[in-house]
Amino acid sequence: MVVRVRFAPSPTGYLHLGGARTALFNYLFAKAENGVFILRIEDTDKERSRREFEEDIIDSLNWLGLFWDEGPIRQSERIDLYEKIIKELIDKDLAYYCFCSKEELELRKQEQLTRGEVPRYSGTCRNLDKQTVLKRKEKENYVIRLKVPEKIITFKDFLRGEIKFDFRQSGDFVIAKKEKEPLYVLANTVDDHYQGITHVIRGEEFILTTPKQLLIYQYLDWQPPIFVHLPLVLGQDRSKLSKRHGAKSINEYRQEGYLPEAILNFVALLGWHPAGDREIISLEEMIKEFKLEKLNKSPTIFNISKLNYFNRHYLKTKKPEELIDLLDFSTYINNYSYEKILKIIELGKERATTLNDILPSVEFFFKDFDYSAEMLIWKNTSREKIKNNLEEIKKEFAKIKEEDFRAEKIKEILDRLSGNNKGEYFWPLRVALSGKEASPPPFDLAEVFGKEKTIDLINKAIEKL
RNA sequence: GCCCCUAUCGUCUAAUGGUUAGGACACCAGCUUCUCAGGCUGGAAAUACCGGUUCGAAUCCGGUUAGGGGCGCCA
Repeated sequence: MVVRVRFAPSPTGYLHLGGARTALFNYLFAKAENGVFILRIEDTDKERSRREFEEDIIDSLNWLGLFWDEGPIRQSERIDLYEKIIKELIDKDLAYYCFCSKEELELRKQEQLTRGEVPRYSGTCRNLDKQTVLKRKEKENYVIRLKVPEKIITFKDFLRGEIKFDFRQSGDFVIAKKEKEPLYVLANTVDDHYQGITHVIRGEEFILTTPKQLLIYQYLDWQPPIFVHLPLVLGQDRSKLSKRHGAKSINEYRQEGYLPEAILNFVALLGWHPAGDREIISLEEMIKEFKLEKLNKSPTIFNISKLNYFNRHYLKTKKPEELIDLLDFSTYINNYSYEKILKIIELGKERATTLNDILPSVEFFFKDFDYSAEMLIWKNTSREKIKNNLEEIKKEFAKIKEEDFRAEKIKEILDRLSGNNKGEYFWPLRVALSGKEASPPPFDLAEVFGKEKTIDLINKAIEKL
């Protein structure tokens, strides 16, 4: 049997790290088993669903490279199917119309709570006769509830084994607001069945809705899929990652300069681990190694510093040619050649955590800068000495032919000039060329600036002293 | 309150009855070095607790505790 899995987000919020991880594990399992990965948009909640969120989810998935084989399938376009099933359930007397008002229900719930009982639907409308139902349907508001047996059922979760659930805890639950307004528990089940889903891989928050869905499978005489409940991803506050707790969207990470490889690698390690001690792993390698059995079952707290580490790593492996299109040069007007820009990116990326760090770290190439004379002084060296050294450097640079003005050559000269007192030469030159105390090596800066501009900047420094 | 799930360094995890309990991030120190970053070397750091099973338990069982999730006409 071919494996068919789905990622089924509801477009009521942006895709965040937790969602991306669920999508990734579904994707990996599908690819590892030569199966089919389906994207389903669960937009049955008309009030909360927004097209903007759907677009964000689709965008983010594409950006991450988690491509689906079928879909996106929108539940809002399959209402007729759910309606058919709802009616079938009612016809078979497995579901019924309920006319109890929300206020009434809330009141009863509070009563039960104060008595220390489990809040559950009491079954007021369970046995209304057909005539009454027809009459009340005309003018009263209603929902549709599934009849629940008074028994304990056990089901098997792939990772956790047997899980017990007592239906006496739940009471008859609502499966649809109206015939054309199904709820998650119904629409999700129907789709999983009709789309031939073999494995439901979803977050742990759904663990207790599984028995309810299993009941629907039973009533309809359908074969249920295998359920795999992933441990939750928790934020720093140890609660479930969600929009409310300020969980960042994948898109925000993207805007902050994170790479998809880094996010994927990071998120994969939240509850899963490849064989051996290695942790740097590409999507292709993950597919080769992915085993459902290797999934963890304990919740995981996500930590930004490891994401940063992965991002730094993947940034380093990228060539400047690949990076150039990912950078925003709009505020960095320049006249540099393509080759020089590549060199600038090369220098910037070594010190960057995200894409957004690259250009600001080398902004002196693009903007006029200033600094104090004191900054030019290396430790206890005298002003005179520094000034003299810069003059020396200038003199040597002047001798070099424009086309030989390369980092290696420049470094050679600086090494020769400075001998054992590197700081007395390298330091003031770096400050002269960058205006900063921390920067890439001065010989690299000089090469990018070119002979003329470099000498220009040295003169400016000498004037300060 | 009730139900469910989970429990190895601060964090992510490895070890599926026998290891000096391993790795990664973060942290600390040293080296490299003109600065920063990086790299290299080293360090500190964990089996929640109590019982039981067993020659032997992080691992199996029970309890306690802690954390999380659910108890929607949300998903």
